[in-house]
Amino acid sequence: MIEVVTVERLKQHVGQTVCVRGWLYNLSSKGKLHFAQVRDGTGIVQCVVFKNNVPPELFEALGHAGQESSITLTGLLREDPRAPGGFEIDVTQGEILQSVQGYPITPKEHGIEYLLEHRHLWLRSRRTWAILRVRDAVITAIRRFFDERGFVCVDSPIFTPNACEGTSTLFEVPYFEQTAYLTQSGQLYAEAAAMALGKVYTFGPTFRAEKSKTRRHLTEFWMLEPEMAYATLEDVMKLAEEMLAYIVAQVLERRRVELGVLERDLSKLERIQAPFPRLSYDEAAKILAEHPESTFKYGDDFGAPDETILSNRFDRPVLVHRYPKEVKAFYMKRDPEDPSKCLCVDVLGSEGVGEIIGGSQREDDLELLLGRIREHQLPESAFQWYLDLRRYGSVPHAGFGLGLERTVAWICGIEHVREAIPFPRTIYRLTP
RNA sequence: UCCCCGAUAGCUCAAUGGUAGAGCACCCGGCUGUUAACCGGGUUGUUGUAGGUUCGAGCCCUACUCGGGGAGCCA
Repeated sequence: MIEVVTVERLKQHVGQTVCVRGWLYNLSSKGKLHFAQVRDGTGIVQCVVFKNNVPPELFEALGHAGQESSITLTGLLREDPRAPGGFEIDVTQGEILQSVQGYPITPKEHGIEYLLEHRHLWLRSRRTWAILRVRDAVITAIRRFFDERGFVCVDSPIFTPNACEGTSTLFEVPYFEQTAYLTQSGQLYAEAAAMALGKVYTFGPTFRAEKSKTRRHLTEFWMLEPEMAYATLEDVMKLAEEMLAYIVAQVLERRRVELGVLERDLSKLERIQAPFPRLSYDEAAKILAEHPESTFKYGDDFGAPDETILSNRFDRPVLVHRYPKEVKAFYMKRDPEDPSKCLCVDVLGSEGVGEIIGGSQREDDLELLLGRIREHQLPESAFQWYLDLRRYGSVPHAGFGLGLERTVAWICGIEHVREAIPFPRTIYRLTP
């Protein structure tokens, strides 16, 4: 009985006759010899097909099979230093399920517009394969991290009756007799869950109808939002840096091959160890004031170029805390030592990826929170359930939101977040 | 919403206002060690759309469409 083996497990089967099932990644023929690179989703293996070792129909058909033809090949697996990956299959039998002509994405160069138009096929490329496997490892690491620390995963709704923060533009959808919005954050719901379960996190898709056109923005992206009862800004900062260090360590352990495909500088990732550098807003403002290229004015939020200037000073993510209350959301608690500031933190990823985490201690006082809602002219009635959390057993609590695609882009060292999600949604792209 | 850039063969790109080209892909032939193989031969066009200037427009002008980069906003 010949065993079907995945490419990633081949090394356990050297010397055996094995069968690989996959797609033709590349074929180069040399007279009476074909080299077929076959990918099966777990990796790529070279299969050597000598004319004299296989049925003549198979040899002939393989010579005309184009890229991405679906094939199964069987033969003796042996180690060979000449083969990419170090193993190759000396084929004796095989089947071409479908012989393909004219696959749109060749191993040559393509423009980004063309690739995005063919994203459903672009997924098969080596580079996308590597990125999506890193993304998977990041997601798994996140769930492990929180599970090990006693957090409970609580899903927040996608349909919401109103804006969570009242700032971003939301997507409207008809909802029977009323209008609903696609969520821009699960945070308020996470706060409710934290009062019920202690330590929780939500992890799901998030939507912003902002007409952003940058390499850091998507209209649909995944956000992780942990929330802890009886917690402070300090607790959240510690959690954030420990989590990021854990994620990076897990990716380094489980996705070395993929990082190699992406030509990622591993030494940069190996430096990502807690604790991370911390700057107060005031300290960061001082740095920017002395920087010739910055147009920053004290009191403003940092622009994207400012964030790059700040993050370039460090070899790991930097935590910037205690921003002026004017530039931050209504639910953030004021710093008792300086009421002009919020107890909040942004984590800026290295290498220009921008803000990957935004978090804060939440305002837990009913009257202060109500005042904030009025100041921001938010619809008070819509927040009654949220205010209930301050009416019935209010406690200090804190949490943050992590942008998954920005984190993946940062770890992979890729330019644009649209490559860090299988099917990116941007202002001018809804397909495929 | 604002600023900048782009659109020519299936793909990536070239072409001083004067005959629309190359590489790759694809097809045929050759090759028992290729790594995006190589060698020889062959096929491939409503130059994004609509107007305008000109003897003549891929090239200049206007509008539009589609897309890309950035700002703002944010993760």
